[in-house]
Amino acid sequence: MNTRNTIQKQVILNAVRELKNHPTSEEVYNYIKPNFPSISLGTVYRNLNLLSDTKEIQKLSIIDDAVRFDHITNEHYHFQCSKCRQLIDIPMEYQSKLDELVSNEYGVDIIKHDIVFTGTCKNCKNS
Amino acid sequence: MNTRNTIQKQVILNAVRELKNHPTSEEVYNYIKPNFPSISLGTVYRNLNLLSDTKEIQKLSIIDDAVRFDHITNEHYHFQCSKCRQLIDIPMEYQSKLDELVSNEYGVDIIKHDIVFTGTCKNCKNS
DNA sequence: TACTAAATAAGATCAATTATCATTTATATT
DNA sequence: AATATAAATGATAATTGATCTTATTTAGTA
Repeated sequence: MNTRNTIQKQVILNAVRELKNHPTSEEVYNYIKPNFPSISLGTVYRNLNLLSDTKEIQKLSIIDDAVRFDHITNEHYHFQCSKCRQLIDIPMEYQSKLDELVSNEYGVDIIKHDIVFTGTCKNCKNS
Repeated sequence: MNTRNTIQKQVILNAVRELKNHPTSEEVYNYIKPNFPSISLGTVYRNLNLLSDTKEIQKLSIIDDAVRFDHITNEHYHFQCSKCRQLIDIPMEYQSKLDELVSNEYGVDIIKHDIVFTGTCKNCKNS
């Protein structure tokens, strides 16, 4: 026995699918609450993380843990190791053509974009 | 008189520059504390935000506010409006060549990358 | 040197998230 | 179908990151 298919989990998964627009945990909770008054906020948090572990939904935080500060102020990208969590600079050329593409395609004004690569760093690869 | 150049502000800016590796607010505080025991954590937070406002340092949070969940689990990008904070999907083709580039250049294993565009959405442009 | 607005230190507060734990329940096994 | 049991729930407490409040101090200037 390992994971169980509870109605809470089903309801939470459905909520994310029905809400569509990248709900926060709180928004998922508020959406469910009227039809399932006994549900607990902790259960929502717990299941959102579980569903994200099993890739049934996607968690968007990009850089996890706390806000970080960079002494380098010009545009550059970042890499975060999924094991040791260290963040390193990727001084790759800024891909301004991506901004043009999105701007033209979606009719929005782009100020900038950020790219965060996720993977395993040199140290963590060899250990 | 508008902004003042306090030693706390100088010490905090130097700390970010000396630490280099994308410190969190807490890490900046701990770095300064031994040589400046009277400094307050609130001062560190306040000045990090001020220094980021004046572009002397860069704040890395990428998606601000709370963690969000996405019912779409395949790779795609996101746009966040800096005014209304709404997050929208950008179903642009996944740029896997970026992964190869970074992987080859930096000797890391890339699992994925995320791109977040920031700018003004259609609605906020016209208002 | 004295004045004044701005910034500080300390601690309270707030919001988001996680942990704890007694109770309930989904599932495997009989 | 009844039972056993590990896993999940609900309720609430605790933690964490960040901001706010207020009396006090201080940088910049007049």
